[in-house]
Amino acid sequence: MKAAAGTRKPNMREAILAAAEELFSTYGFNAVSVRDIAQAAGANPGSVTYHFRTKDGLLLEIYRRHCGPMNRRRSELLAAARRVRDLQDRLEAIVRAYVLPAFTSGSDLAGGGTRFTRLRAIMSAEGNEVVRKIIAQTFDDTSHAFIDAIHESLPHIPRTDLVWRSHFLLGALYYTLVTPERVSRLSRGSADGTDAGHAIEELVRATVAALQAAPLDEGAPRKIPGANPGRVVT
Amino acid sequence: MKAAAGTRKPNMREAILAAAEELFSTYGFNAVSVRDIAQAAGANPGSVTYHFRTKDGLLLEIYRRHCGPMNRRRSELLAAARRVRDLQDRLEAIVRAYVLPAFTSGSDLAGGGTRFTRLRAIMSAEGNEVVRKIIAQTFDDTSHAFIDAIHESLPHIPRTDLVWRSHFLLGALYYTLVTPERVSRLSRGSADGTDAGHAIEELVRATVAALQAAPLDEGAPRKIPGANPGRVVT
DNA sequence: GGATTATTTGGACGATAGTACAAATATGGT
DNA sequence: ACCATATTTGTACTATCGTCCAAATAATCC
Repeated sequence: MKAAAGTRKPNMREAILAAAEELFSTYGFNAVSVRDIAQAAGANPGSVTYHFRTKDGLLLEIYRRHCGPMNRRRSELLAAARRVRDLQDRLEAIVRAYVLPAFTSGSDLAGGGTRFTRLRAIMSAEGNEVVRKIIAQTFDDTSHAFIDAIHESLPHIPRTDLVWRSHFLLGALYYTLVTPERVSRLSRGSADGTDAGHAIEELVRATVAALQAAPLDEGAPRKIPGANPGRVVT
Repeated sequence: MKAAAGTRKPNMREAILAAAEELFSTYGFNAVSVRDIAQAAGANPGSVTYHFRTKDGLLLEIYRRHCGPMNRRRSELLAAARRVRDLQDRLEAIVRAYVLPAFTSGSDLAGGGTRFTRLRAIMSAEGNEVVRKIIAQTFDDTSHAFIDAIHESLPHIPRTDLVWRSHFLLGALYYTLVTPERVSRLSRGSADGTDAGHAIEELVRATVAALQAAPLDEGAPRKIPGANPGRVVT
């Protein structure tokens, strides 16, 4: 019944992983079915169950595939950034070391890092339980290391503020990758979403400025006449 | 068969809307079933179909409920912010006018605005088609108005950069509401997620600084010895 | 080349999804 | 009190979900 029986996929497992990664990062985990993935990979739904017992197991394997190389790349870039003499330049290098691996994964081909980061963004929004554990035990170490490095470059700013601003950086990064068309729609139809280089530079520039801002409690460096920084309405 | 037949919900439609809003904003649209919503609202699944023909219709009604008041509030605050004399203070007021209504909706009770913004964050990540149309035709006007106002306060910065930085603001705002526990976990277990006031102030401070940063093309105000702002690897 | 293992296949299972619909019940006007 | 309307209920329908399983097929090793 099959036409060319000899033309098998050399590694179906990889094809399934790639298809799942692409679909999950585009439509989210819950919106994609195992059958969707199998069809996109040219496989049988049963094959997915064979290689990765469950749908969660498939997601888990995707994370395992990327977390290692990405964090390794981040550590390398962070170590190099720490050696930069000028404090201002060092801060920028640190931020770049955090952002860059999110766009270019060391493992696979073009757009691999972007795709995985987009997946992480969607998963953090959907609040998947399987992912929460991986995030907590894998990325928090990296985040701490980066915040420590940032704090060394900006010793006069309380750590709490730096945590907030790093948090904002991650949110901005996620949102940029999740909505690739929004920026070009708001500005003008200049570049398509593949112009990751420009996005990175804009993000780095904005983040460095945000990190350097005066902390909240210091009343001195700003005047603040009318605006009261107190509690919100609630 | 029913115990107290007289104790009916005074307005079941509202109860369904509230339950759907809470569940959608917590678990995402796809992960929540109509039956889940009905059960949480103490209603029958058929009642959901009666009031809002489909699940999409229910989501649509939630957006209709909030978009009006929130954008109206934003316009009011923006108009007030435009009247601030000092350029620096005006910029901060503009950012605050954008952020504040995302935390406190004018329509319903405590956490209403936060809940709806969290919903918007999840929906933008999941890429729902119904929502995409509402966003495009409802929020882009508001976004344009804010960017125009920001551009008036920062005339020397190209509009493209301001668009990017406003984009980052929205991403940071979304991510902060989607992961309410992450910040307290990274810093220290100080305050629970309900401390929206502090989050707003941190976000405003960081955003104002980011908006004021020197644009990318100007090579003058920074030195940039080793870092090349060129294209990414790809 | 035959035996053993690894992989793929197609179909099936129970569970649950969104939605539809008729009957039952509550509500409001007169 | 009665009727018309609005709402709620219970159930049923079809589709699809994740997962499982035995048979078929490909790959590997002696």
